[in-house]
Amino acid sequence: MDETSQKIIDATMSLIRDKGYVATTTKDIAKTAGVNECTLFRKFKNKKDIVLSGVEQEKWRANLTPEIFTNVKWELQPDLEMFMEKYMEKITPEFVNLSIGLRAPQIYEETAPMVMKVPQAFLSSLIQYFEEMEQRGKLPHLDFECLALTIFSSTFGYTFLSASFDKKLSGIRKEQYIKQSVETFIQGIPERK
Amino acid sequence: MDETSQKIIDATMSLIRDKGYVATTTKDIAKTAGVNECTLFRKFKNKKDIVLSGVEQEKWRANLTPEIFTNVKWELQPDLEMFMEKYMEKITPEFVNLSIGLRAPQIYEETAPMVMKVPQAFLSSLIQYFEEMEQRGKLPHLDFECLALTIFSSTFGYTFLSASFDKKLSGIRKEQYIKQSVETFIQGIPERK
DNA sequence: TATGATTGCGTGTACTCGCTTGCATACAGT
DNA sequence: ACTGTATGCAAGCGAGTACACGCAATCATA
Repeated sequence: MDETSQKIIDATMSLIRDKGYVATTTKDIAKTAGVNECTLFRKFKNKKDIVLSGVEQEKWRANLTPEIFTNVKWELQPDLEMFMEKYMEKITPEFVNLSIGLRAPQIYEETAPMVMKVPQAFLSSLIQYFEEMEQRGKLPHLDFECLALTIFSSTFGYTFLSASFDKKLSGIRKEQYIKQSVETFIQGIPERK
Repeated sequence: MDETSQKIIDATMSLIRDKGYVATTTKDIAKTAGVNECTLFRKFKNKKDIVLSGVEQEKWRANLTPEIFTNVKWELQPDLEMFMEKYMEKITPEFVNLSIGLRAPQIYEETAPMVMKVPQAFLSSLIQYFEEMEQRGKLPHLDFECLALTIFSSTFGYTFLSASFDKKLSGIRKEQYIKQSVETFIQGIPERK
């Protein structure tokens, strides 16, 4: 990948993150990348081709591979906190907004599988973790798929809400949220005084 | 609101839900509404005006007012389940997709306050519920804001993920998810066998 | 010094965008 | 029968869209 093409891809993805695919014009891209507009079409087939090249790059994919979750202690509290931390570290507001910017009918069919990989990786890693925990005798047999979905949903939910509304919805910070919610997941809400 | 204007608004909001604001053209709207294109501009100032009229209508707002959450039993399990059920009943995939379709720089500043009202209403209702539960001696003093955010995030997360990926991410059904996750919230994950 | 590849620049094409205008028609209430 | 209002229809506006082409300049390598 030559430098010019990379600059074009970077500009394209940044603009899509900020304005969405349809509102991102080739003129915009050229200007942001600091190249002439016709250069885009010398390097790529068309606008769509730039985006598809972008989503295939590690740089523009949240590189959330299952290997990230191998460093576990086989203790619920530190492990769940680590899972959530790693997710929020990779899935930045920028990535969330990019994912939404890619939701245009013209490209979504091709980009959706890429976008879906992240939640899929997280979910399956979490399920696998729980199953291993059961085998190690540390967890009883439960509906792990549902449990994993609950934890993932709350992780994803917080990430998305933060990206969308920043601090306008809630001032709870990331670290506090992770700590408190993991405590809730493990101990439950303590009833009575 | 005359019939023609309503048809125009309905068509506009449906198209935005499906394709986003920028990709929705006035030609599209006219065709979908079954009116002539110039009629749009006789009824409304411009394209943006149609959308803003739409988001102000109850019909196109998730009518999730705090009153919905007044029918509580002051018992954690049935109440939390009710909260989640009511949310998912109102926040359909259609509404989620519409909210995303409204995320265009050209209109977002004006539509965001509307979109934000729903999570705000849910969150504050939940916090208020917890505080009342404390006063009734059924809950100890906790960080209710954080707890509410955890429960809301998992509710929102599930709703959003279902709207985005349908059953491709997880086959867990709504009813099962609510039941299981509320159980987790209340009892925690049972450790050991 | 010569050559081939890369890029900028200007111009252009075919099309779509939001939006406007002039005019004909249909239908309501008076 | 008269009049005002709502709508359709056809045409068109200027601006912007993705994309194309020819030509000159640059630059590394031979």
